[in-house]
Amino acid sequence: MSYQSRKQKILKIVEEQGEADVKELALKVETSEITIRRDLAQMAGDGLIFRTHGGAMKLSLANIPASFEQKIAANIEQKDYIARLAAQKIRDGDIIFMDCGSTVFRLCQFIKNKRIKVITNSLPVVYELSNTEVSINLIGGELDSKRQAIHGQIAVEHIKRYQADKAFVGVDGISVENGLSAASEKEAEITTAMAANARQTYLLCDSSKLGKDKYLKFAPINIIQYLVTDAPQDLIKPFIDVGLNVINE
Amino acid sequence: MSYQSRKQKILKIVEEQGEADVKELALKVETSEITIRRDLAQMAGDGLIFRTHGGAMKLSLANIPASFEQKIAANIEQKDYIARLAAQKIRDGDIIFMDCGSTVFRLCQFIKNKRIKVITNSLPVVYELSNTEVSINLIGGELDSKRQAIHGQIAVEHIKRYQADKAFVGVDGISVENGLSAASEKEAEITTAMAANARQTYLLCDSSKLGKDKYLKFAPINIIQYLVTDAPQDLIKPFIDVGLNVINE
DNA sequence: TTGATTTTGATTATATTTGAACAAATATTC
DNA sequence: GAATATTTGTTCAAATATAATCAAAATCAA
Repeated sequence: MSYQSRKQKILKIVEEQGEADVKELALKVETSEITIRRDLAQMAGDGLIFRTHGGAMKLSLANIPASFEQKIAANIEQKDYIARLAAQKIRDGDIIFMDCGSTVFRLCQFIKNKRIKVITNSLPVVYELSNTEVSINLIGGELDSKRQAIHGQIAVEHIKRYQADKAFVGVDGISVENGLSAASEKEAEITTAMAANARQTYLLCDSSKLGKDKYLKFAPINIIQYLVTDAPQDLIKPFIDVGLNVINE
Repeated sequence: MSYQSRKQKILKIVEEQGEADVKELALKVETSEITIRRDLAQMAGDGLIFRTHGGAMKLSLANIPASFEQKIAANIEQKDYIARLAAQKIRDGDIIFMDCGSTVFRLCQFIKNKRIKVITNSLPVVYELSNTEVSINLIGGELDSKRQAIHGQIAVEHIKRYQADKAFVGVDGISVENGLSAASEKEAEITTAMAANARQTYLLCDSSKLGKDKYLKFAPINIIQYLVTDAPQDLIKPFIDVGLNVINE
């Protein structure tokens, strides 16, 4: 059987069953498990299927919440490390923006007892902070249910009505050459608006995103003032050189 | 089964039942309790569910304060009866306002599969309708954590930007003599704004509130066009006499 | 055919996931 | 409020999946 038709067969099985594991596929397609893994890796790379531990899933079944994918991609300890650093910069009385990034979300646990006002477009953040000391202002507009966040023009206008002390935001990529980049225009809009309306903007960014560019380059690096990260010295040097304040310990 | 699909299964069970304990989940998903706990911990970390002692809850239920929960639980049959009547008036394509009343909340279950846009200031409504066919516009502004709703000037201005087909609202009292009354100015503001910006306003009101006045009389009866209620004929007669359309069957 | 390239399979090492046991924390009962 | 039962967190070991490396087989071009 040719290489291509095997892939098609695999795809068909996954589509029909919704889910299949490597062993099962190896048996049905009559090849070795290692070959199945290689095929699955390629197909996942092409965005045809969703790779799971031990097998693969149909995309339509896998796509439920965005936070799921974020979770898989990145690692909790790094995020908590970064979030803790960022939380140290928050003072009682502050008014802060928080966007819908997964690292930003981790901030919640560290600020529950602070007397601050949080302006956010993220429902998980709202949820996590309600019934705490924190006073919440929710940004209005269209709900993106995958991201569990509010986006769009109305949201941006809402943000513009406020002037905050600090903004805490995430991105999908940052590099000295191309500045901030995102995988979605919706998120880029919100990030830009928050940065513009805060006196200081803190970018929470784990080492995997430093020096990377995503498809949408949306802002120069100087719209933020602080980079909070877990990255080692050599990775952050270029950012310090262009005048960014880097917080990594 | 991969751990990804297991998590989805768990999420689905929790979403459907509102609540589930570890033992039950372990049984249904056919895995050990420790694994369920680990999954729940991760999912709670991602803000997908609310972790309780011994199990997990749906987000929409978790943050609802006891007072609101009691309201929802009180007179359930009447509220569902009214909500069902109201739901029958909603057509695919409608843009509707929903306020944060407990009867209005019961509307959610009947409209999950309709292709409509809901503009609301109620977080329980948002949680209940996210990941359904309904498209959601969340009203922005200050969060009142007791009511789990957005109130205030900014919220009112948000409402004014939209023109809806129908508004579904609740009140604390209604009488022919004194019109609509509420126990809180915050709610009154929102109700008034929604009514003003909808072509038709439906007041969802169980029989206990008919003919009653609460401390704040905030609007004349004619800002609404329809009264949806479970009250018997003799109670509703006065309202029909002043020109209100009454729906009670 | 011969040699180069690609694809596949086997083996080993690494990482991840899972479950068990037990101590600590938290509810529940009286 | 003390005693009891549950639930949870932690640590460790076993099972399982993946990644990396290299050699064998198949394919292709001349």
